[in-house]
Amino acid sequence: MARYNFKETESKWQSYWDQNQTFKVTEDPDKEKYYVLEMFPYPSGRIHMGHVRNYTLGDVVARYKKAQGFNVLHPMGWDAFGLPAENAAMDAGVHPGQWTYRNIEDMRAQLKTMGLSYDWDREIATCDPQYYRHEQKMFLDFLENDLVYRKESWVNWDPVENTVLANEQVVDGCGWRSGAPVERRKLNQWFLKITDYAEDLRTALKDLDRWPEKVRIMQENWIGRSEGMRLKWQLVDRDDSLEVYTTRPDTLYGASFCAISANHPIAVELAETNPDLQAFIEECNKTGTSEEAIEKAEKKGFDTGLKVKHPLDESWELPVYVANFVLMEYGTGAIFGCPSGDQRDLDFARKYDLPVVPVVAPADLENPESFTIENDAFTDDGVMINSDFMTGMSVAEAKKAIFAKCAELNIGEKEVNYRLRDWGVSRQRYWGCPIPVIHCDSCGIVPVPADQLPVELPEDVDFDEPGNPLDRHPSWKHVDCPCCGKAARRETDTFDTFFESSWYFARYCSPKSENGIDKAAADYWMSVDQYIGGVEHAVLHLLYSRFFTRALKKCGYLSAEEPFTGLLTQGMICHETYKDADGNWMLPSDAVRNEDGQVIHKNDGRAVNVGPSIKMSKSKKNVVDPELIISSYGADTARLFMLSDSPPERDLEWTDSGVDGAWRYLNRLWRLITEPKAAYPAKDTAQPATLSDEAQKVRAQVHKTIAAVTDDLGKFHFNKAVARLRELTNTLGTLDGVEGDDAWVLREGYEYLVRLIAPMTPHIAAELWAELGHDSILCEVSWPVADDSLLKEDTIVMPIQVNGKRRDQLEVPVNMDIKEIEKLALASEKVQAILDGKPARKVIVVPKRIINVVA
RNA sequence: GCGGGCGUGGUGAAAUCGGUAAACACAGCAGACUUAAAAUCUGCCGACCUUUUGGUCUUGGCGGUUCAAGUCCGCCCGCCCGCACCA
Repeated sequence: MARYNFKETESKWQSYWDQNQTFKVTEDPDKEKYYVLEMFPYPSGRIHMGHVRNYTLGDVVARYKKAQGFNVLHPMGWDAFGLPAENAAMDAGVHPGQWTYRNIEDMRAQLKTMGLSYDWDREIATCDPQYYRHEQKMFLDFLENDLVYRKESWVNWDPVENTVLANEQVVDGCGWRSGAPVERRKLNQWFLKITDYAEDLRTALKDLDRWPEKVRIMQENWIGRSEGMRLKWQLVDRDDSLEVYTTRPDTLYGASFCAISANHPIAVELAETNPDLQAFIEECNKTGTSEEAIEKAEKKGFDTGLKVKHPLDESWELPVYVANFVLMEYGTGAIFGCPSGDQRDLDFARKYDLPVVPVVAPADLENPESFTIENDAFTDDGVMINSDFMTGMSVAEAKKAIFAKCAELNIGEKEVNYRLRDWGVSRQRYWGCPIPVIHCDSCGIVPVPADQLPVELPEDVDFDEPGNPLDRHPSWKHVDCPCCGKAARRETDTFDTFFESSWYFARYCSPKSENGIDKAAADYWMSVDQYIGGVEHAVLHLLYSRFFTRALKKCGYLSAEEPFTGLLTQGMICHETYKDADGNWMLPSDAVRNEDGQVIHKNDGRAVNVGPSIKMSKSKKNVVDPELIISSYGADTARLFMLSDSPPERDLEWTDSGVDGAWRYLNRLWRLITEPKAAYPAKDTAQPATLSDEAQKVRAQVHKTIAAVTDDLGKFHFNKAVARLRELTNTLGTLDGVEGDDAWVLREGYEYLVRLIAPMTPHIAAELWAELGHDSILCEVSWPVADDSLLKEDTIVMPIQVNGKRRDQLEVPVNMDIKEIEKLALASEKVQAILDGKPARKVIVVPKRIINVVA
């Protein structure tokens, strides 16, 4: 019995597809396009199982759509800028570029063994000047179109390394390398005006109906629209007033203080003459930017001594505090505190002994006026109390009333705020796209003229000392001002790497175009019909890309508004974890089972502690190397396993036995088709005039499977499609060895089976197609269509329930009259036995489904 | 704290619209083939009662709606994810 030789077959078809450019595409106005894209990888050096799953899913979609006649764009490239390359430069002394391109070579070779249907001619690497020069041009266009501005902003500063840290480089408030406490520093940085599009990005979410609900909700929350009002509070003994933003103007009569941010202009002004306040502000600024630090920080305030007048009562004066929890970046940087209606304000009031006046009471209280607040603020809807003209109203009514009142008195107006901040794109890094501007002492900030692009990164840099190598490069940053010709300096910051990934999908449409994005090509291919990747990019990457697409449209690059009209977020790959006798994490490949079924270390035989299955990660060592799996089982087996058992959006449990199962199935398929117990008819044999009932039934199943798998693949229910195909294989297997006319059904069944499984396991399918005698190339063969006449049933089995419990079943013609079915059901012996002579109270017949007799 | 999701056999999972719960696998058990093993093939495989036939129970828990609930509603428990001083 010959085993299926996957090595030979897989490399044969991979080189065939390669040499014949099977998956090369161009715009074709006569064909409907389909753009399928998987999130491009960071070239870390080796692919991991997450990649294998991601690209398998995309490849199934691409091959399936191609078979359905679509002109399929399916490209791949490299998200090649980023910190790891600089770390490698520091640790191993290799240039980031060299390191990156070597990794790309390695990973491309690995990907090619998976048999993915990419148009490799469209491959891009974002660190290539031929890529990022267009990005620099886009930035200049953004400048012209008022989508960019510069402002001072906080960064994480490592005082030992003298360098700026990315958020992920701050661990427990300290620099990851130096371990020194991180400080906040202000730097002038570039920002993209994503907030200009906040409302559009939010409302357009409802049209992304092929996105997971979960991702849309996450984006909606991230954008964080809030409707409130801006209120003026006159400062006592001063000419100016304090502007406060609130979403609860209805609680205005419960106010007991105002609080401003440590960076509020009034706070800064007062600090000039108040050293204690100065010290307090400094303390606030020292608090790290990490979430953890913010969470743990105690709510603290500093009484400025200033007073404000209540907007609705001249005689009511309230104190003004500087508080560490008020953010300058949100609203007006100032709030009013209503302790009875907000837990944080209540805590603050208790701490500084401020009044607590309840203004909303639970609606069901008999005597709401007597409602008091103890330790918990009341934040629900209810009835207004102690609130002058609003007393007795609901919260919603009170809001309306106060809006009207404030408008009338001209002390405040409605305002919509967003949690979303503008996108800071400056990074003090070497391995990124240089920001194409020049700083001139006379002319200020001057964009690099378009004909001088790209601004390329210098090659001769060293990473021996901390800080940005661009900044200390001896010559790179020194240029003449394009305006006045005097000596000037280049910007040494580079773009956030989310910049590159915000338009790469558009570049794939015309990867070699001199214009960056060829409008005609992009108009043909965009938007991406199906985007596939990890849910970890649900907010940032996907939101930035949505914004960028709008910005590019504004600048005339694109017609599309949304980059991705369909989105599939795949689950993680999980694996059991193992610890050796000394408590160290172990690779799964080092854990083996002995005769007694115990898990031991394969080297020293000592007992291994088996832990729960969690996301594969290098730190826990619970990883399986795809290269090893592909070299020992083949790409088809790996792909099939990825698609079996679990739906794509759910986590997938990696098990050796599961991989084994996939491998065994492919071998079985191979044997059934290439070594049948009795020969089935040759290709193109005419259908026999008659078939046995059994063969007819099998034929019906073949065509039902075509319909079901087509439907499943269309809905990304790959695990169900696999189950259907296995079911069909089992059925065809029972017919193996049959002779005479019925054997014709075997050939028909195998041919369809091979065509249906082709998107999932393309190599073995291509080979079996040839084995079945075909000269055509399976990738070029169109998707099968089921024979409708075989999908219809003449008779149907209907279960009979009595009081909702299944008691019997009935085989009836499909279109039998309901009355007739009812009669037959009541005639059933089992039903009669339960009715015990009494008449049925009611009989419910659901056509083609079920009969329920109510006793 | 806020928002979202999930909970089905020993395991991964199926179950269009509320209509036969557990398809398809993995693991396990038994048998065939084999000197033996592997591979392969066949059968069994939610729990309990029953010799079989069959019956009773079963989708995290409790209640509700319905002729009928894994599916809809309410409350509770557990797990996972996202956001989190956002005024």
